[in-house]
Amino acid sequence: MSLPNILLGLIKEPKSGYDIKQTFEQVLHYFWNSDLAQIYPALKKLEQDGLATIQMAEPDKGPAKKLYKRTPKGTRQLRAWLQQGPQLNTERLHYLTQVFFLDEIPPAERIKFFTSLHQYFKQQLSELIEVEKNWRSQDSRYPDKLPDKDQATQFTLRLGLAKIKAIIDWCESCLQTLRNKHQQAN
Amino acid sequence: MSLPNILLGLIKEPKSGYDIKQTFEQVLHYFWNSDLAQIYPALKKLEQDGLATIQMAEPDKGPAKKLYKRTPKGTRQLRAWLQQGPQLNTERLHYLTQVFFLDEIPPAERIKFFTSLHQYFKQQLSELIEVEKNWRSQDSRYPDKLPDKDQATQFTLRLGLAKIKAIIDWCESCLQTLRNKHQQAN
DNA sequence: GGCCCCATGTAATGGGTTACATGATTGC
DNA sequence: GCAATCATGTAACCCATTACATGGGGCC
Repeated sequence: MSLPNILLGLIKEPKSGYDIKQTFEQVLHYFWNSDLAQIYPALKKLEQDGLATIQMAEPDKGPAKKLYKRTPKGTRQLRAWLQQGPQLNTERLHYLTQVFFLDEIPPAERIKFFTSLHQYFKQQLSELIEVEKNWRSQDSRYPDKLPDKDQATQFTLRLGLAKIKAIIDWCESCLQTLRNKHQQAN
Repeated sequence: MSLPNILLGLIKEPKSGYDIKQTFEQVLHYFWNSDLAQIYPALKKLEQDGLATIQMAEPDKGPAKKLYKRTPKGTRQLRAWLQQGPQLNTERLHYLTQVFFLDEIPPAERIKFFTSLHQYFKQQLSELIEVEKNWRSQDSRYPDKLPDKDQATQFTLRLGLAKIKAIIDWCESCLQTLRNKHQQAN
């Protein structure tokens, strides 16, 4: 039930399906992603339900675009979603289920597994740190005096940073535990 | 692709679909859940693919049970899944997408939203702390000298605790920011 | 008698991914 | 000429949720 509401959130200003996909990849991809094959039909349905209107645009370069914009009814629907409180679905952490069965492979492989996890999240962290650095240098209001929309975005960034840091610490502590045991065995 | 492998992991010792559902709810539910309607067909398929065998059990009380146990081929498949490295799918955090659009509702409602989040994760944390406390008091080997299987389980518990603590801190810092702004406006 | 727990399943629906199909423009 | 990017879509498939269906046993 989230995708239609996310789309409504994004089309406060007119946007095409392609534009929306860009936004997913550049901004939201740490906690959400959707493919074009899912976005196009979902936008069509919003229009059919009277939650969005279409406006054609013929840019100087490139093919024609369908720009979707939310209607007042769409805005009401978006607010209702937010006002009904946080949607707390059980997350599916594939890699954690793997950790749960990690005793099924030899100790050296377990270390490899955690090293790989560690690398991945280190990379994610450095990306987020970069995002924050740029934002800070480009907007003097960062972090305490941002306008509401930016503040909401910043909240998501703050959680991303905190969670990834926690995961990295966890990787390191697990690696330490695994290495201690591995050496004792030799 | 994870569910079949998770089931293989769980049926090292013979288990019924119903038993597995219990395990999900009691142990794995912080990072995975599956319904019986998904488990039964998935187990059937494992048997058809030669990854598990069925053995009937007629307990003294209650109806007959189908006990599934993994075959050597099943074990190989499980190990292959673990050895191919961590499966890092983009998580879908519904509540974070809501935070991203939180400026669409009035400040008082935003505070309500975060308060509700805060409560939920406080509850989750106290459950996990309880789990850890019981484990510590019932096994003198906790936390450093656990056998491999328990160590793997403990790794997942450690991440759960660390992540939930990070989320709670984040909730509190966002609430602080929101309250400051809210008061200035009055 | 009614409710909850044990135990197994199917059917319908919804959400998400991958593959396929089309066509214009930009840059090398 | 070829690859990449812009732009829109459909079809097939897989995964997950909800609803439906059945039946025995224990407890109040």
